[in-house]
Amino acid sequence: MTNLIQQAKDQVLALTGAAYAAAAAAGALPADVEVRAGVEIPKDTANGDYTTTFALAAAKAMKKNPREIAQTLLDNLDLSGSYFASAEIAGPGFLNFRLAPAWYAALLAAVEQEGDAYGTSDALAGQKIMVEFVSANPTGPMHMGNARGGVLGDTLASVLAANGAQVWREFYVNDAGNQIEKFASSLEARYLQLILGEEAVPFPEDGYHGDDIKELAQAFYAQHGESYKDVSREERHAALARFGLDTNIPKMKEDLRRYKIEYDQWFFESSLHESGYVAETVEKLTAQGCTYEKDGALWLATSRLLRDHYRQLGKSDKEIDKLDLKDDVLRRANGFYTYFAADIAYHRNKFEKRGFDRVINVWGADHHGHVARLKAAMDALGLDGTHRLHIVLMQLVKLMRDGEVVRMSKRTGKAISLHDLLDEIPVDAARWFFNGKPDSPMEFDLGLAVREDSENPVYYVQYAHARLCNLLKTLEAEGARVPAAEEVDLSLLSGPTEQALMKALAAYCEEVRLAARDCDPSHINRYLSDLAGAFHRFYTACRIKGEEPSLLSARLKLAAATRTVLKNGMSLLGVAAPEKM
RNA sequence: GCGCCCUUAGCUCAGCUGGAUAGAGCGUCUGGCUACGGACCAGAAGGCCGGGGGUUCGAAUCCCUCAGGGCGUGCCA
Repeated sequence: MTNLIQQAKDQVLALTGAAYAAAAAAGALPADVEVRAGVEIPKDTANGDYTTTFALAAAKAMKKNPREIAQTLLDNLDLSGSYFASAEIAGPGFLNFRLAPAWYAALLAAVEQEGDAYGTSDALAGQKIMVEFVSANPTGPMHMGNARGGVLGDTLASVLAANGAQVWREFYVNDAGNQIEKFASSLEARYLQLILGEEAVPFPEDGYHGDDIKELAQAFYAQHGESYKDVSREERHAALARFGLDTNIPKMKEDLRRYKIEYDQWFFESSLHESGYVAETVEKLTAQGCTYEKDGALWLATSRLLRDHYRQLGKSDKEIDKLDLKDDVLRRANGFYTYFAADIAYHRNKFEKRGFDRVINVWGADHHGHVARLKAAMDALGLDGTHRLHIVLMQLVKLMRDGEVVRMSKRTGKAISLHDLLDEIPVDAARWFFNGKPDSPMEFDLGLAVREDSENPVYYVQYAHARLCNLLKTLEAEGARVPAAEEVDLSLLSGPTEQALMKALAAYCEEVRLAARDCDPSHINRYLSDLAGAFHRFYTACRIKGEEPSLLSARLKLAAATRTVLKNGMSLLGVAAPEKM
């Protein structure tokens, strides 16, 4: 709740604003100039702890030299009662502020008071948000791309919850449509091959070739023998598909649970068809005048809907004309609904039936062509998909082994599955590694990932935590006690590594906010690496054990606060915070 | 062709609403514990931020353009 960085920035703006008002009142600066000043944290602390570009931003409008403006502001600046001890002018006209002990004291107090909740906020309070992620086809095992999407979706959900949102995790099971038919045909071929011999039964050209299909057929045969040999094709397909899904889906759940991912709901596409909701949704679109019939199929006038959608986003008609907008089929000539139709119904269900304020979908980048038209379809249903539906596109994972690209196709059966991956590398390492910036492509080298050494940054962070736990335990065994924040003499924590560490602790709240803003939980990974580094440097530079009591006490407090924040961050990522390694 | 994403150190990547001398990890080289965990720390080397224009006090960041790579552009899902 207490974001000390935000408070410090706000204060810098308020202090500069007050200085400007005072200067203007005294006639030292032109009055009523609108200044869009920024506050930043300089990379180099030689330039202060906070800096404002007020004078630079104001120079043009005031027709004055920025350094001159900065000097006038400085003359009118009153720091009493603030978080700052001093301010100075530097460079072309930066106004640099230096923190006073009061700020550090407020930080330690905030961590102490908020504990496990330190870093959370109520920024998204009252918002009901669904995060739908992975949603892998249940026709085969999950792969590396799902590993990435799983971590991204799960940690994003956690990050949104930390910002106060009411979050729902969902897996959409595509247990209907063409691919299930393909799945059934593939199983059927393998099943009949078991009975009649491989030569006697041709394998469908577009079937799934993986070994998992053969194994499923064998299991089915073991259970049912030849009893499905002579039944109708429809009956055999239905039984095989049912069997395949009933075998695969529990396995997927198990793999994901092992990956520390638990869903609030597994939502079945088939339920939308069975309840008539897909048909009803298409009828609704027809009633809105958004559909037409052509070549025996029912089409959605997507190109027109997209035009409205892009206009809302501020694109000009000229820009839109350049785009190659096409309409889409909702119901095929054979009477079956398309995946797109079901997807529209599914998202209508999320908004209209279940009342989510926002829906976030984590998709692979290969689906980006569907983003705009799904939003446009939601708009047509009056659900404002343009603003309420957010798609996080995640670039695909390129799997490498010994410098060579490994294909991830399910058809070849050569893919490394999530299951196999988790057999090879620890869950914590996998969850850490796959949490990269969503829109950057990721290269995953199997040879590297199996290594459990210092090359893997997760150990660096976990080691910091384990080291802290051990340190605190050792000192407490010797009778030391972590003091209350107000007992700490902050003048004793004036070393560069101590101050850097306290600033790092304050940054956590900011990173939790940014992670939610950008839908990018990997902010937290980078932050934790930085925090662990700040701690290791502090630990090397400053002894605690054996120091005189007030210093020992102050540093112990800092160590305890660091442990709290490290633990909070790791817990947010679903990575273990071990007490020993 | 059109659309989206990417291009920063040898490798993997940071860089918040444009800010001061572009950062970190790994790898390489050199140092550091009879003291709280050396899975650590300190230092060095390594860069026309893909190329070229533009916007301005100031650009890795914004705009235009070119090049390279990935993905998409189904009565598939």
